[in-house]
Amino acid sequence: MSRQQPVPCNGDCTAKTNSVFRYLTNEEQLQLSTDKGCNIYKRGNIIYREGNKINGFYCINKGIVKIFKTGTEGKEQIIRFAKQGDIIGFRSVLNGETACSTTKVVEDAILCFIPTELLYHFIKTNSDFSLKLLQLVCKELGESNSFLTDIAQKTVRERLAEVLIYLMGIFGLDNEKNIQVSLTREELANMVGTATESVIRLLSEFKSDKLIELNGRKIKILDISGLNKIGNMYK
Amino acid sequence: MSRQQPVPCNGDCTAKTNSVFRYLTNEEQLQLSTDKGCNIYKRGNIIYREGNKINGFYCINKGIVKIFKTGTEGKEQIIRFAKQGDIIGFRSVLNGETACSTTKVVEDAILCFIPTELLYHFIKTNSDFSLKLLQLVCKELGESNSFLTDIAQKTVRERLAEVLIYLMGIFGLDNEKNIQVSLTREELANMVGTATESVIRLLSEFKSDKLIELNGRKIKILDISGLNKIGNMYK
DNA sequence: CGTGTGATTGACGCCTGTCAACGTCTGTGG
DNA sequence: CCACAGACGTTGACAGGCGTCAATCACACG
Repeated sequence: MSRQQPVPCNGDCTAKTNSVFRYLTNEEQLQLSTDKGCNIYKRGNIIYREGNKINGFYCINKGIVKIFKTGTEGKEQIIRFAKQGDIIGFRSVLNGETACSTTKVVEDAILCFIPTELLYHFIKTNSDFSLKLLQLVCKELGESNSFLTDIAQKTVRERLAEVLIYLMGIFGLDNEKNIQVSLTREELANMVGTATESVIRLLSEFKSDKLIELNGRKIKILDISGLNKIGNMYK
Repeated sequence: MSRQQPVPCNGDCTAKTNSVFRYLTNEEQLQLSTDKGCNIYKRGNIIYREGNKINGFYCINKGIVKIFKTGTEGKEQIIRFAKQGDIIGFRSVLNGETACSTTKVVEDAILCFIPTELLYHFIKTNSDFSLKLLQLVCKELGESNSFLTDIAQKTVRERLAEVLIYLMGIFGLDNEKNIQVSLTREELANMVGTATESVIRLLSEFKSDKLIELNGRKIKILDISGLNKIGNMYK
């Protein structure tokens, strides 16, 4: 399925300093380095699939992945994106359930795999780490609830503007103000929760309104406050 | 604002045995009993409001509350309901943020208030409790993500059927098969994420289709598998 | 008995999903 | 080097689900 290649993870693995693992003690970090595995994944690779039993979780060292659930008609609903320093799969691991979402590589990635037992060990012995992890999950829960409310109440137009702002916040802009991520129109639609055609039409409207510029999958942000206004980001 | 009345919380407070607090040691439970406060709230009372700074969280001893976010047009989006043994407000407390949702009493309730410091203390010293709390939050996160996907992809009709099943699961049926919770049509709509009128029309469709019976706010469930089918609950 | 809140019904129209056709680009194989 | 397939992007037509507005009814309460 996923044709990842094992790579030796050197001591500079960013998981240690950028992720929730920075709250581990030196000794624990050493243990982490020893026990974890590191793999390269290419765009399109699937890390794990909804329903899979996973016996560990992943920390993203490099690259971008999307986490989505598959709806009734087989349509993807993207829950979030994850990038360097983010962890994925911990929800299922902690609850001892099968994965409730699928994770797929959007931009070539290097992922560290951390076995379940190690996570439990850290939680048992390092309360500081537990707290930070708890806060991380709570943060995600808050975002999920906000997103839920938006999808339930905002129009597609508003949500698309919001998603552009969201993507800008996560991936940033390059020096030409392009959002630094390359997504298909379909992926955008699966994030917004709408049809691909609707995204295309609205994007070209935004373009006519001088809010953005389009060049293939590159989206250049011209008018942030305009997008914010359309997305009702103030309340 | 909320006209709650302080009540002495006797030793039988269900918070101890029904909630995540059952993973505390005897000693810690004693400490909990000493430090927590207990109040009675009436239907309509607001426990805390979006944007409030709360310096503790609540465990529901009795009654039902709804947790909702307020959308752009002031419309409520109900995130979940909480009943005996559930805890509310912990997300904001743990992240040290102001509340990101409002909590309002649906059925007269008794709530225990647990100060922030005590929660932190328990997390620091009791890793078993931490883990259970973590699992609780993860469970909620999973539910929120599922709900998100449903709202994004299912029709209002499907979602209403799903919500009825959800409410049945949480509150159960009385011996006449009525869902044991009394919600206004508007509250149902705010859960489904639609207009009140749509809920009314669809409910009467369900009634014509012999799936349910209506008697004021009482909803009698006649055909569970029919509702499951409409709600696409299998996949 | 007036007032207010909630429930219901009807009319109307727009947003948005679906279907279909076509254009564009890239990689592959002959 | 060209033909072709396949994935992706775009545009147009169309229908219908669902939100909005307005009027009316039902019921409880002071």
